[in-house]
Amino acid sequence: METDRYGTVFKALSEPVRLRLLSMLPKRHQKRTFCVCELAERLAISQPCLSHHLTVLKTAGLVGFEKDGCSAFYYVEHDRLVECLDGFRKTMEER
Amino acid sequence: METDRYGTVFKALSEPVRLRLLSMLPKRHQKRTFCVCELAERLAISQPCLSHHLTVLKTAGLVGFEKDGCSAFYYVEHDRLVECLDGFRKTMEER
DNA sequence: TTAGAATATTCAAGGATATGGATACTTGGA
DNA sequence: TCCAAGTATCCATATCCTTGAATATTCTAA
Repeated sequence: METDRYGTVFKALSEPVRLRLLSMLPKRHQKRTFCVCELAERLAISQPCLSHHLTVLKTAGLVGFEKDGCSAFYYVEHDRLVECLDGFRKTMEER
Repeated sequence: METDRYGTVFKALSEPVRLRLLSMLPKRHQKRTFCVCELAERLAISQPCLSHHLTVLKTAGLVGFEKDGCSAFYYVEHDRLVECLDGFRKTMEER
């Protein structure tokens, strides 16, 4: 099924915390904003919980990260996000 | 939060069965295709289960329906779908 | 108004997921 | 090499979601 390809992405986007998280991340190559521990603080969730959500987004291909020393800085894979949203829209269009 | 508005929609789209279901529905004003019981048969799920999924999609504003006698014919609220996908993309763009 | 067909709702069970504590891992500095 | 900071993983728990059986509701026809 053509639509199956989008299940993982929409599941990743289906959690309010993850949407808020995404909105706090810069795009790739943009200026770094918050490291993981700062994000956890601002979202008021534990660090393991945030790490879990980041993994879900990473598995869906929606975020990437670079490490700088001990810290990790995540960013939105914006191209991938747009590709998925537009791809699904087209799938639903051409029917 | 701006992104909160999309949680319900993405949650509705996060289930593979619902994506397959959406892909089987016509747009509003298009020719009717399958009634609920035919959809249940083709998706190989029980009628109550399908009814639940249709309710989820309806609550998210992604489908509507018309009744014809005892039967119900669901359709995709395509404008709403596009509005959500594009709206979220713009939200993620303008940051 | 009664019977039957189509759909929606209720309810319970099982599975999936979010959450946080404890802990392991990784990195840089002393 | 040892310690501390930052992050990921493991594990247990609570909650949410999917599913289908039983039942209610709605509608049509006789």
